[in-house]
Amino acid sequence: MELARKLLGCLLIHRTLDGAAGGMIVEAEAYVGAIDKACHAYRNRSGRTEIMYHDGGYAYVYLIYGMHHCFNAVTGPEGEGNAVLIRALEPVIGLDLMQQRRHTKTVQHLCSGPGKVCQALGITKNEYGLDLCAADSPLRLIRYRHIPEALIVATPRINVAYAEEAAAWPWRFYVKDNLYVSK
DNA sequence: GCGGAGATTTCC
DNA sequence: GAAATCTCCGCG
Repeated sequence: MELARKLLGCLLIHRTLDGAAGGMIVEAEAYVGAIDKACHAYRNRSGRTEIMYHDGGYAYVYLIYGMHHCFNAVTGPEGEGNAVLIRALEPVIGLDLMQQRRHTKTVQHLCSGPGKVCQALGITKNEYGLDLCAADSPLRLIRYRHIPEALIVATPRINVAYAEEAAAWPWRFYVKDNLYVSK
């Protein structure tokens, strides 16, 4: 939660053979393995979720609904199963490349959703477990801009109605009035 | 080896 | 508002 808030304003960059693409994080959701029924790591340590139990700074990527990838930043500490889902970016780098990948020219729609972010940046499960802080990593998180507390809005998370009491927890954070936040 | 679940997107 | 569509996990 604290970390999800801090991630707003950071830059997420993916370098590939086609070039670099990335943007500033404007929307994120926190997931806590220990108590959160919406979290994949909630009483479910195995295969896909293993990386979430590691210390922070790694990428957790998974495929959902057979067609879309979602990107998460593991926040640690080790053994907890915590992660932050990146839901939206404000495009900054590699606009052409992202437009090509997303098959749209509308910059506003390039990264306004978890699946779109991965498609625009070319993130797949091949990027699972990458170190987000290492200087030589193709996928990196970089401090970019500080978002004033007054501009951060907290709401319940999206599409987790099944999580019972956890569904109402205000763990979705986004930048107020930013055009690139998902609806 | 099989069946179901799933943090979405897009188009009618 | 519904359909599209696939991988991983759990169980037999």
